[in-house]
Amino acid sequence: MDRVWQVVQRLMQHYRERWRPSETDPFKALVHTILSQNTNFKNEMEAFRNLDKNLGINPETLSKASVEEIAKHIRVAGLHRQKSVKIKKVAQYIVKKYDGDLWKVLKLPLEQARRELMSMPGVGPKTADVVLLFNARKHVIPIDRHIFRISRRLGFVSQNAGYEEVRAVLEKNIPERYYEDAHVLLIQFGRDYCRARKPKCDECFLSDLCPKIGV
DNA sequence: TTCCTGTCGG
DNA sequence: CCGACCGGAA
Repeated sequence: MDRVWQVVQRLMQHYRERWRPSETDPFKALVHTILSQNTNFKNEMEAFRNLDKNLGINPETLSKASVEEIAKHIRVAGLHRQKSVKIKKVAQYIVKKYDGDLWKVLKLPLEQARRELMSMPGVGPKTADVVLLFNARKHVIPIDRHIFRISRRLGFVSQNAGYEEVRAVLEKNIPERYYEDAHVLLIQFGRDYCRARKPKCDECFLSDLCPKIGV
């Protein structure tokens, strides 16, 4: 599927700005990603700032905080009852098993680190892969809702393809040094043009590369 | 009503 | 594989 790489190159031309690293603390990145689950970016950021300001975001503090206290501060992000439990549990897990140091997991070989992350409460493949890519700098492409939708519409994968299949196709066709950009830009494209509802196909700069499956 | 950088239990 | 979880925005 060589169209994958054509699409990513086109995205990089269209969105001039390059993605630059931001959050270097892997535990904070993990909390960011848990808060972002099925939630829009704006509300996730607000929830993160609330939690950081009121309690502080580190494994020691959050492992001891009550679920209710955590939930109160992250309410705006939605799914707050589940997410508060996940955050507390994952903090406890990291304190107990890794002495509060997530780097002990991230420096493991990719597959091992991935399995270990996914065994943590609240951490599925998407969340694990985000931390692996942006903090551990491993060669993986996290597949989120937007990327799923885009990969199906553009015919990169079959309509019933699962997480691992989409990831494999993208990783195979995109040079490793562009994994971060590809992840970020595909999501941006999913928000701006290839939206779930009413995609802007008529003004899309990828029309010539798109079979428009299921739109 | 639908959707948002998902995960988990049934 | 499917629905529940949840507040906020369009």
